[in-house]
Amino acid sequence: MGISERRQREKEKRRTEILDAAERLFFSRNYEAVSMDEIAQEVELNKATLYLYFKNKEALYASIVLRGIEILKEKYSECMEKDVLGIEKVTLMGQAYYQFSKEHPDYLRMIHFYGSERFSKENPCTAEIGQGYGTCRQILRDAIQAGMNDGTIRSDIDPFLTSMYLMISFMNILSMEEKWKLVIEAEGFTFEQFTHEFFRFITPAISCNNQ
Amino acid sequence: MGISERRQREKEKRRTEILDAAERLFFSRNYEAVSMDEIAQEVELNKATLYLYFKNKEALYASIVLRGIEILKEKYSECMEKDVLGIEKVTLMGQAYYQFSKEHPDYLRMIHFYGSERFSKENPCTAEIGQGYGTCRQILRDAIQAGMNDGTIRSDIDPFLTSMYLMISFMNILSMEEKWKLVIEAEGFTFEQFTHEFFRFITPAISCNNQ
DNA sequence: GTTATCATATAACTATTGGTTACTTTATGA
DNA sequence: TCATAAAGTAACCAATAGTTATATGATAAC
Repeated sequence: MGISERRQREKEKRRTEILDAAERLFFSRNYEAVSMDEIAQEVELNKATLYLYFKNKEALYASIVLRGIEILKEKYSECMEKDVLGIEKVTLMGQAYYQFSKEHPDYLRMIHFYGSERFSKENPCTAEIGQGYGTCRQILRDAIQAGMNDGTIRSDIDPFLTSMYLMISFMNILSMEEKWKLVIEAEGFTFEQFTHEFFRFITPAISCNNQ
Repeated sequence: MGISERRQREKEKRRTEILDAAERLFFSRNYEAVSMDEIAQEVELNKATLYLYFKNKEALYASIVLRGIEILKEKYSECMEKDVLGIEKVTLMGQAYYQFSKEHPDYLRMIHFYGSERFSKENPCTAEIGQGYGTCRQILRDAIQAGMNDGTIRSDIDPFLTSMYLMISFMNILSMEEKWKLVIEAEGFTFEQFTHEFFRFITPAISCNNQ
């Protein structure tokens, strides 16, 4: 059955072409500023064709968001595999998030925006994205649990909750909107200082002080 | 000149009527789901009339956001006036934010969404909102500075940066999207536990441990 | 080799929206 | 009573997400 396989491959390839074209546009402009017609033009297809591959604009956007989440997941997994103390794993994951924000600022921006009220939870991709991002958070939670076990992380707060707090903090510190970055600069700080100092700020909220 | 004053009052009153109508709709549905035609219907005016009072939809939305920010500013000011130690002032402001999120969840939601990339920084209201929210943050920073002076808050991180970290954290913990709240509930926590534990989580990041 | 079938692709369309314009109504002030 | 300016409106425009009826072209069956 080589033929139907080839067709499957070609369909997948076309889907990827659409995603690539849409990604280029969504990376350069925000969601509302990119139209389906434009994306169709970019990939040299008719707009209606896009709807054969994606349910709607949200779903197309979400599929690109998923690409970003996969990359983050990969980074988190690598941190978890390191043979170090729990607190260090958490630190590594913080650094991984930072690194991700440097290497893929547009993916981060898109993930962040997808979390906003703009996107309905009815969208079928929302579950998948929630699950993907959730996987990252679970890896972080496991690291926190490991840290509690080896005594490097305070154990008076539930590891799930702690992982939520950290994920939300990382996300919102690192994916800060351009317009608010100006506030930081107006106070004489670079964005690098802003993020770097954050990690120093948050550390006592995690680490164990018993001894 | 009583007549022109009356006209001014009437114009202001109409503006308020429009804002009230728009608020009712924006409180019940999200930004994209509310149309200018609907708002016009709600306030029993022609759509074009709205544009006599507000530059565009963004500006109308922003004016409602400003209402919310004023309330928050008021709460923060009250906290600052209390004659307590710096760390307690900060705690009070955290509680004030929490209280605000309980009393005005829709204002909080709107403020939060206004911070997203959906809204251009070109909008004239963005500056005003930034300034208003900035005022809240400055009050918090002053409280942090007071805490550093009286030795209750760690002084190895810049008070401006600390105030930024806290404001961002408060905002994003408290204005969590419904779809992500489900994750918390799925783990067996209520949203109240989630927020309450956050304050316990973050405290060591602020307080001084020198003695 | 011809024809039926099915997936892929498209041109043309619809409905809705934010925003504008040209015109009308209404109140004021001389 | 009439000119003027403000407030309000109906009708319109342009752009956009999404749909439909139709065409194309490769494959499988005869």
